[in-house]
Amino acid sequence: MTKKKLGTWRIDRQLVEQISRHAAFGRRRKFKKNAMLYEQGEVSTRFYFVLKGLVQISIFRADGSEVVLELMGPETVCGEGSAFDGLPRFSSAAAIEDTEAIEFDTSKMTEIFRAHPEFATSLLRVTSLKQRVVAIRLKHLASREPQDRIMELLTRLEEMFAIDHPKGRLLVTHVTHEQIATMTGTSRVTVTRTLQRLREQNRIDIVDGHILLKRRPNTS
Amino acid sequence: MTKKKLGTWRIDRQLVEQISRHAAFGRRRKFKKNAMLYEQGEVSTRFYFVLKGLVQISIFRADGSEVVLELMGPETVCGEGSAFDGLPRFSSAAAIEDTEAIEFDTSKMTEIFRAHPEFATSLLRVTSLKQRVVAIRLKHLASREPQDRIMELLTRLEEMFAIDHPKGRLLVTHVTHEQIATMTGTSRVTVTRTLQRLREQNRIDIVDGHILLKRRPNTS
DNA sequence: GCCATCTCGTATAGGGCGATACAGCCCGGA
DNA sequence: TCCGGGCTGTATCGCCCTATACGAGATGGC
Repeated sequence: MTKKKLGTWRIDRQLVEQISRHAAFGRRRKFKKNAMLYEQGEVSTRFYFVLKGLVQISIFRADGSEVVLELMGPETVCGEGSAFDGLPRFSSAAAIEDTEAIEFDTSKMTEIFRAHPEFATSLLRVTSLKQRVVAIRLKHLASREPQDRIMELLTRLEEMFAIDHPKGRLLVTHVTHEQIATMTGTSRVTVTRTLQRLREQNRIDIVDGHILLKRRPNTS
Repeated sequence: MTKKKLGTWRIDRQLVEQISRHAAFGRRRKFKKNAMLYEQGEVSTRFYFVLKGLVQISIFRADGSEVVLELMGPETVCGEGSAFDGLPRFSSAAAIEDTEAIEFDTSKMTEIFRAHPEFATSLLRVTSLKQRVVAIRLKHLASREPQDRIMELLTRLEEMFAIDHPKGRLLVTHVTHEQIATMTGTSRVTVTRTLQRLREQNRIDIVDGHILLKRRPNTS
């Protein structure tokens, strides 16, 4: 179990198959590490189904600071929001590893939907799932408590990237305190302190550099 | 200019027409004030296009506290997220005024899309727009500064519900400090103080109980 | 007209977070 | 092997937010 980098997002197998089945409507593209899939502000009808690699989705504030929304690994969809509503991209997507993806274009989609309505349903499921994840993040970010914000991230990572462990669930994703800080809108120091506190509260543990979420008798 | 209650959300005319055109696939329903359109946790394939009234969308935290996501007025869509992804509702929707809406059911949607692919495209635009709004809210909620959080809400309200005024834009929506507090995740006192500070900074003004966003020479 | 309720303004005390700085650790490269 | 950089753990300090409380003004019911 090396420190493999994974994303922060996953969709279920059935949905992945549905989308893969319609891959012929898009074209395969490769992105070198540090290349941009798309940039905040541009208008585009393209969206991506990631096959390999890792893509970081972030929003840049007016003052230049960055809010990392997600890390999208294989078998995830990104960029579909702005591709469908036709407004400027609200986020940027950068390949942080060499990445392969299928690029779809929404401009011909209506006609494709006529012959393949199930593809429309699949895409609606994708956008709905994203809406859900973002709304739930909102619920927790609405709290000003760093502990809430951080536990939300950890729980989300657990659902997607944890493996069973005698004491609970072990996150195979490796994230630094710094990354947690930018994803939760707190400072790096506070992340360190909060994780420390969670350890004292016996809610988490650190095993070989990975975070272990302990089985909790009382629900959070 | 009475204190008319309006929502916090609006979609463009073209999209409204597109959806109205397919109203026959749903059925008209009425909800009395305080009735629930749907409740957090339930599984349902129904979603709503509000025609009249006002619906409050909120998420309840484990400790019982409420985060108000949106106030949906006429010509808005709600509930489509959980209706399409098939997972339990992550939010509740309560009519806070007598409300009329068209209730759609996603279970037969794939077949409808075959004959009306443009309806699928419209719905994708709706979900995409929602994703956008929530993501942008996330960007601001990621900040712990109350001023960021509150200005974000005001700016959003401005785009949707402001009228021109010699000095800037006047919000016709009336919101109490308390409501702003629950929507931005701060305390009522802080809202009062922050609005005070914004007034001193000459960024806003209060006119007849309504908030006026002053024309700003330098963009925020 | 009177009182209850809601909203807004303001004060105080306490705590926790941000900024900053620094030390120890691990790991990879020269 | 040694060095440098990134990551983690702490410490200090100042500031601002939360909780709480109270009063004034507006509003609405009776």
